[in-house]
Amino acid sequence: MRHWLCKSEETCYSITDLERDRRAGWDSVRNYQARNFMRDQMKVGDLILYYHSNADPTGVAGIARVSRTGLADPTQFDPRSEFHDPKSSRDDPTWIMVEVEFVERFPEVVTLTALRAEKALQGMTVLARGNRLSVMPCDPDHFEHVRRMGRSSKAAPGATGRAAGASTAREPRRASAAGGRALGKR
DNA sequence: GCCAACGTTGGC
DNA sequence: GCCAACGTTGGC
Repeated sequence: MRHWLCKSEETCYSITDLERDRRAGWDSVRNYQARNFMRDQMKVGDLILYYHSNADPTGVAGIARVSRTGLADPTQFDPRSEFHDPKSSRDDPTWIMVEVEFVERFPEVVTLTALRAEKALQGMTVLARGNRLSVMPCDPDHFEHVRRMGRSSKAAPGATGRAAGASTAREPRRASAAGGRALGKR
C-alpha cells in the first residue's frame, strides 16, 4: 500500500466537506504529474494525508482513503466548467481521477510550520522548496509521524475546527462522487 | 498583494 | 528541441 498527500484549497473543498459527503471524486486536477500518480499508482485502500492549502492555518487536516480508481474526471466534459477540456473525449479521457473517502479529521490541523519543525519529517516531499504538486507520494514513515502528530494535538476531540457546514465554499470543488453530483470548479 | 518557483505555450 | 513569455500555485 502506498501513502499520499493531496492538497485542496480549504475554501474549495475541505476535510469537513469530505466528512459531510463521505466520498468525493478528486476532480479538477490539471497537472500531468499529479494525474499520472492518480492514474498509474493509486490503489484502492491507499491512505492520504489531506492537506489544506491557501488556508489559515495551512497544513494537514486529516486522513482520507482511496475508494475507487480509474474514473474520468467529469469536469473535463462540462462546457460550463472552468476545467472543461474540449480536446478530451469520452472514449479516451485525458483527465483520470480517483474517488476518496473520509477517514478522520484531526482535532487540530498539523500546520506547515509544525511539519517543518519536525526532524523526523526532513525530506518530506511537501516540504520541498517550490513544491506545487497537488498530489504527491508520501513516505510511510512520514505518514505515520504526521498521523501521530494529528491525533495527539491537545484539543479535545470534536472541540475543534470549524463546525460542519461552516465552510462557505464559494465554488464547491470535487463533489463529483460516484453518483455524479453537481460539480464545481476548484 | 507580493513574489518565488515551477508548468505550459508557442515562435522559431 | 530550445527558450522566452506567460500563467498558476501557494506561502507569507
